[in-house]
Amino acid sequence: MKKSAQNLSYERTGTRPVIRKIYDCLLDSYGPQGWWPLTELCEAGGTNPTKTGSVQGYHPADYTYPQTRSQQFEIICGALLTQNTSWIQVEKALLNLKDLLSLKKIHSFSPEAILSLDPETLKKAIRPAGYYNQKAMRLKTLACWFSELGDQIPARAELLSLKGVGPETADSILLYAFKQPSFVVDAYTKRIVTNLDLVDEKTSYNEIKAMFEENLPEDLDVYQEYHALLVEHAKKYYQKKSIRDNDVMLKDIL
DNA sequence: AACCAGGACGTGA
DNA sequence: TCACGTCATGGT
Repeated sequence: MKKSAQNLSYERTGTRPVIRKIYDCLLDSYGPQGWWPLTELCEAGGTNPTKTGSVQGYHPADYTYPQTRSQQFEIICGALLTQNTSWIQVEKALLNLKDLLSLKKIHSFSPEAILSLDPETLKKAIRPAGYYNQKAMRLKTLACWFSELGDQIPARAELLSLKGVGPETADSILLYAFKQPSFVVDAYTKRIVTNLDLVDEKTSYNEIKAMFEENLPEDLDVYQEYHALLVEHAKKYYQKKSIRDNDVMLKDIL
Protein backbone atom coordinates (compact mmCIF):
# COMPACT_ATOMS: atom_id res chain seq x y z
CA MET A 1 0.00 0.00 0.00
CA LYS A 2 1.24 3.45 -0.84
CA LYS A 3 2.64 5.24 2.15
CA SER A 4 0.64 8.42 2.34
CA ALA A 5 -1.39 10.50 4.68
CA GLN A 6 -4.41 8.29 4.33
CA ASN A 7 -4.18 6.45 7.59
CA LEU A 8 -2.61 9.08 9.74
CA SER A 9 -5.42 8.67 12.17
CA TYR A 10 -4.39 5.06 12.73
CA GLU A 11 -0.67 5.64 13.11
CA ARG A 12 -0.86 5.00 16.79
CA THR A 13 -2.80 1.77 16.64
CA GLY A 14 -1.70 0.62 13.19
CA THR A 15 -3.75 -0.51 10.25
CA ARG A 16 -3.47 -4.22 10.90
CA PRO A 17 -5.48 -4.35 14.11
CA VAL A 18 -8.11 -2.16 12.48
CA ILE A 19 -8.57 -4.48 9.51
CA ARG A 20 -8.88 -7.42 11.86
CA LYS A 21 -11.21 -5.66 14.24
CA ILE A 22 -13.58 -4.80 11.44
CA TYR A 23 -13.63 -8.43 10.39
CA ASP A 24 -14.29 -9.68 13.90
CA CYS A 25 -17.04 -7.16 14.39
CA LEU A 26 -18.77 -7.98 11.11
CA LEU A 27 -18.55 -11.72 11.63
CA ASP A 28 -19.84 -11.28 15.13
CA SER A 29 -22.78 -9.21 13.93
CA TYR A 30 -23.84 -11.07 10.81
CA GLY A 31 -22.35 -14.55 11.09
CA PRO A 32 -20.93 -16.60 8.21
CA GLN A 33 -22.43 -15.55 4.87
CA GLY A 34 -22.06 -18.71 2.83
CA TRP A 35 -20.68 -17.20 -0.36
CA TRP A 36 -20.56 -17.86 -3.32
CA PRO A 37 -24.26 -18.79 -3.78
CA LEU A 38 -25.04 -21.76 -6.04
CA THR A 39 -28.38 -22.26 -7.80
CA GLU A 40 -28.04 -25.97 -7.24
CA LEU A 41 -28.32 -25.43 -3.50
CA CYS A 42 -31.23 -23.11 -3.92
CA GLU A 43 -33.17 -25.71 -5.87
CA ALA A 44 -32.44 -28.19 -3.12
CA GLY A 45 -33.98 -25.74 -0.68
CA GLY A 46 -30.57 -24.87 0.68
CA THR A 47 -29.80 -22.53 3.49
CA ASN A 48 -31.13 -19.04 3.40
CA PRO A 49 -29.83 -16.99 6.29
CA THR A 50 -31.72 -13.74 6.61
CA LYS A 51 -30.00 -11.94 3.83
CA THR A 52 -30.85 -8.67 2.20
CA GLY A 53 -32.23 -8.80 -1.29
CA SER A 54 -31.18 -12.29 -2.04
CA VAL A 55 -32.87 -15.60 -2.30
CA GLN A 56 -31.14 -18.87 -1.59
CA GLY A 57 -28.14 -20.92 -2.50
CA TYR A 58 -25.85 -19.84 0.31
CA HIS A 59 -23.90 -22.31 2.40
CA PRO A 60 -22.81 -20.61 5.63
CA ALA A 61 -19.61 -21.84 7.28
CA ASP A 62 -19.06 -24.37 4.52
CA TYR A 63 -16.00 -23.44 2.53
CA THR A 64 -15.84 -26.66 0.51
CA TYR A 65 -17.53 -25.26 -2.58
CA PRO A 66 -17.24 -25.53 -5.51
CA GLN A 67 -17.28 -29.30 -5.38
CA THR A 68 -17.83 -29.93 -9.07
CA ARG A 69 -16.58 -28.47 -12.29
CA SER A 70 -20.14 -27.47 -13.07
CA GLN A 71 -20.37 -25.44 -9.86
CA GLN A 72 -17.01 -23.91 -10.60
CA PHE A 73 -18.21 -22.76 -14.00
CA GLU A 74 -21.43 -21.41 -12.56
CA ILE A 75 -19.47 -19.20 -10.19
CA ILE A 76 -17.43 -17.88 -13.08
CA CYS A 77 -20.56 -17.07 -15.06
CA GLY A 78 -22.20 -15.52 -12.02
CA ALA A 79 -19.19 -13.29 -11.47
CA LEU A 80 -19.58 -11.89 -14.94
CA LEU A 81 -23.36 -11.61 -14.83
CA THR A 82 -23.42 -9.77 -11.53
CA GLN A 83 -21.43 -6.83 -12.85
CA ASN A 84 -23.33 -3.71 -11.88
CA THR A 85 -26.39 -5.88 -11.27
CA SER A 86 -28.04 -7.20 -8.13
CA TRP A 87 -27.66 -10.88 -7.36
CA ILE A 88 -31.36 -11.66 -7.52
CA GLN A 89 -31.32 -10.77 -11.21
CA VAL A 90 -28.30 -12.98 -11.78
CA GLU A 91 -30.02 -15.85 -10.08
CA LYS A 92 -32.94 -15.49 -12.48
CA ALA A 93 -30.56 -15.47 -15.42
CA LEU A 94 -28.76 -18.58 -14.20
CA LEU A 95 -32.01 -20.42 -13.61
CA ASN A 96 -33.23 -19.42 -17.07
CA LEU A 97 -30.06 -20.85 -18.52
CA LYS A 98 -30.46 -24.09 -16.61
CA ASP A 99 -34.09 -24.44 -17.73
CA LEU A 100 -33.01 -23.83 -21.27
CA LEU A 101 -30.33 -26.49 -21.06
CA SER A 102 -32.61 -29.09 -19.52
CA LEU A 103 -35.03 -28.58 -22.42
CA LYS A 104 -32.14 -29.59 -24.64
CA LYS A 105 -31.57 -32.62 -22.45
CA ILE A 106 -28.36 -31.11 -21.17
CA HIS A 107 -28.15 -31.67 -17.46
CA SER A 108 -24.81 -30.18 -16.66
CA PHE A 109 -23.98 -26.51 -16.56
CA SER A 110 -20.89 -26.65 -18.72
CA PRO A 111 -18.97 -24.39 -21.09
CA GLU A 112 -19.92 -26.67 -23.96
CA ALA A 113 -23.57 -26.23 -23.09
CA ILE A 114 -23.29 -22.44 -23.13
CA LEU A 115 -21.40 -22.55 -26.40
CA SER A 116 -24.15 -24.67 -27.92
CA LEU A 117 -26.74 -21.93 -27.46
CA ASP A 118 -27.37 -19.57 -30.31
CA PRO A 119 -26.74 -15.91 -29.45
CA GLU A 120 -30.36 -14.79 -29.44
CA THR A 121 -31.43 -17.61 -27.15
CA LEU A 122 -28.57 -16.89 -24.81
CA LYS A 123 -29.41 -13.20 -24.71
CA LYS A 124 -33.04 -13.89 -23.93
CA ALA A 125 -32.10 -16.12 -21.02
CA ILE A 126 -29.72 -13.69 -19.36
CA ARG A 127 -31.86 -10.67 -20.05
CA PRO A 128 -32.81 -10.05 -16.41
CA ALA A 129 -29.15 -9.47 -15.56
CA GLY A 130 -28.94 -6.49 -17.92
CA TYR A 131 -26.31 -5.60 -20.55
CA TYR A 132 -27.37 -8.81 -22.22
CA ASN A 133 -25.69 -8.09 -25.55
CA GLN A 134 -22.24 -7.68 -24.05
CA LYS A 135 -22.70 -10.30 -21.39
CA ALA A 136 -23.85 -12.93 -23.88
CA MET A 137 -20.68 -12.56 -25.92
CA ARG A 138 -18.48 -12.39 -22.88
CA LEU A 139 -20.09 -15.50 -21.41
CA LYS A 140 -19.08 -17.37 -24.53
CA THR A 141 -15.59 -15.97 -24.26
CA LEU A 142 -15.43 -17.27 -20.71
CA ALA A 143 -16.88 -20.63 -21.73
CA CYS A 144 -14.32 -21.00 -24.47
CA TRP A 145 -11.49 -20.05 -22.16
CA PHE A 146 -12.65 -22.33 -19.33
CA SER A 147 -13.14 -25.36 -21.55
CA GLU A 148 -9.53 -25.13 -22.63
CA LEU A 149 -8.19 -24.43 -19.18
CA GLY A 150 -8.20 -27.99 -17.96
CA ASP A 151 -7.17 -28.40 -14.36
CA GLN A 152 -4.93 -25.36 -14.32
CA ILE A 153 -5.34 -22.48 -11.97
CA PRO A 154 -5.32 -19.27 -13.98
CA ALA A 155 -3.07 -16.33 -13.20
CA ARG A 156 -4.77 -13.06 -12.40
CA ALA A 157 -3.20 -11.44 -15.46
CA GLU A 158 -4.64 -14.16 -17.63
CA LEU A 159 -8.13 -13.50 -16.32
CA LEU A 160 -7.69 -9.77 -16.83
CA SER A 161 -6.80 -10.37 -20.45
CA LEU A 162 -10.29 -11.77 -21.11
CA LYS A 163 -12.74 -9.22 -22.46
CA GLY A 164 -15.28 -8.40 -19.81
CA VAL A 165 -13.12 -9.45 -16.89
CA GLY A 166 -11.86 -6.51 -14.85
CA PRO A 167 -10.14 -6.48 -11.46
CA GLU A 168 -13.16 -7.30 -9.32
CA THR A 169 -14.44 -10.07 -11.54
CA ALA A 170 -10.96 -11.58 -11.80
CA ASP A 171 -10.54 -11.56 -8.04
CA SER A 172 -14.02 -12.99 -7.48
CA ILE A 173 -13.26 -15.82 -9.87
CA LEU A 174 -9.93 -16.53 -8.22
CA LEU A 175 -11.31 -16.36 -4.71
CA TYR A 176 -14.60 -18.20 -5.08
CA ALA A 177 -14.19 -20.43 -8.13
CA PHE A 178 -10.51 -21.35 -7.74
CA LYS A 179 -10.08 -20.93 -3.98
CA GLN A 180 -7.11 -18.63 -4.34
CA PRO A 181 -6.62 -16.06 -1.57
CA SER A 182 -7.14 -12.97 -3.70
CA PHE A 183 -9.02 -10.23 -1.91
CA VAL A 184 -12.03 -8.80 -3.74
CA VAL A 185 -12.65 -5.07 -3.70
CA ASP A 186 -16.01 -3.85 -4.91
CA ALA A 187 -17.85 -0.55 -4.82
CA TYR A 188 -19.19 -1.35 -1.35
CA THR A 189 -15.75 -2.11 0.00
CA LYS A 190 -14.45 1.17 -1.27
CA ARG A 191 -17.35 3.08 0.23
CA ILE A 192 -16.82 1.53 3.64
CA VAL A 193 -13.07 2.07 3.86
CA THR A 194 -13.35 5.65 2.62
CA ASN A 195 -16.18 6.39 4.98
CA LEU A 196 -14.08 5.09 7.86
CA ASP A 197 -11.15 7.24 6.65
CA LEU A 198 -8.89 4.26 6.12
CA VAL A 199 -8.24 5.59 2.61
CA ASP A 200 -9.29 8.59 0.56
CA GLU A 201 -11.60 8.64 -2.46
CA LYS A 202 -8.89 8.48 -5.07
CA THR A 203 -7.26 5.35 -3.69
CA SER A 204 -7.00 2.77 -6.45
CA TYR A 205 -8.42 -0.72 -6.58
CA ASN A 206 -5.02 -2.33 -6.14
CA GLU A 207 -4.13 -0.14 -3.19
CA ILE A 208 -7.27 -1.08 -1.32
CA LYS A 209 -6.76 -4.72 -2.20
CA ALA A 210 -3.21 -4.52 -0.89
CA MET A 211 -4.32 -2.86 2.33
CA PHE A 212 -6.50 -5.86 3.14
CA GLU A 213 -4.07 -8.51 1.95
CA GLU A 214 -1.12 -7.03 3.81
CA ASN A 215 -3.02 -6.87 7.04
CA LEU A 216 -4.70 -10.25 7.01
CA PRO A 217 -3.41 -13.79 7.29
CA GLU A 218 -3.39 -15.42 3.86
CA ASP A 219 -6.43 -17.49 4.67
CA LEU A 220 -8.95 -18.49 2.05
CA ASP A 221 -11.89 -18.71 4.44
CA VAL A 222 -11.14 -15.28 5.86
CA TYR A 223 -10.86 -13.70 2.42
CA GLN A 224 -14.10 -15.30 1.25
CA GLU A 225 -15.94 -14.36 4.39
CA TYR A 226 -14.59 -10.83 4.69
CA HIS A 227 -15.75 -9.74 1.26
CA ALA A 228 -19.19 -11.25 1.77
CA LEU A 229 -19.49 -9.55 5.14
CA LEU A 230 -18.53 -6.16 3.72
CA VAL A 231 -21.24 -6.53 1.09
CA GLU A 232 -23.84 -7.51 3.65
CA HIS A 233 -22.89 -4.63 5.92
CA ALA A 234 -22.86 -2.12 3.07
CA LYS A 235 -26.33 -3.18 1.99
CA LYS A 236 -27.57 -2.10 5.37
CA TYR A 237 -25.71 1.18 5.80
CA TYR A 238 -24.22 2.34 2.52
CA GLN A 239 -26.93 2.19 -0.10
CA LYS A 240 -28.00 5.74 0.50
CA LYS A 241 -25.47 8.43 1.28
CA SER A 242 -27.80 9.88 3.83
CA ILE A 243 -27.50 6.95 6.18
CA ARG A 244 -23.77 6.36 5.90
CA ASP A 245 -23.21 8.22 9.12
CA ASN A 246 -25.34 5.61 10.77
CA ASP A 247 -22.47 3.15 10.50
CA VAL A 248 -21.64 3.74 14.11
CA MET A 249 -21.02 0.05 14.55
CA LEU A 250 -17.68 0.11 12.78
CA LYS A 251 -16.81 3.67 13.73
CA ASP A 252 -17.10 2.78 17.37
CA ILE A 253 -14.54 0.03 17.28
CA LEU A 254 -11.82 2.08 15.58
C1' DA B 1 -39.98 8.59 -10.82
C1' DA B 2 -35.25 9.01 -10.12
C1' DC B 3 -31.81 6.16 -8.49
C1' DC B 4 -29.21 2.06 -7.71
C1' DA B 5 -27.30 -2.78 -8.47
C1' DG B 6 -21.68 -7.64 -5.71
C1' DG B 7 -18.30 -3.27 -13.30
C1' DA B 8 -15.81 -3.03 -17.53
C1' DC B 9 -14.51 -0.90 -21.74
C1' DG B 10 -13.50 2.69 -25.27
C1' DT B 11 -12.45 7.25 -25.93
C1' DG B 12 -10.19 11.71 -25.68
C1' DA B 13 -7.71 14.90 -22.89
C1' DT C 1 -3.31 8.05 -15.95
C1' DC C 2 -8.15 9.58 -15.68
C1' DA C 3 -12.68 11.48 -16.12
C1' DC C 4 -16.62 10.50 -18.77
C1' DG C 5 -20.12 8.23 -21.72
C1' DT C 6 -21.96 3.70 -22.72
C1' DC C 7 -24.03 -0.69 -21.94
C1' DA C 8 -29.75 -2.32 -19.99
C1' DT C 9 -32.98 -4.69 -17.01
C1' DG C 10 -35.60 -4.60 -12.83
C1' DG C 11 -36.34 -3.28 -7.83
C1' DT C 12 -37.08 0.40 -4.56
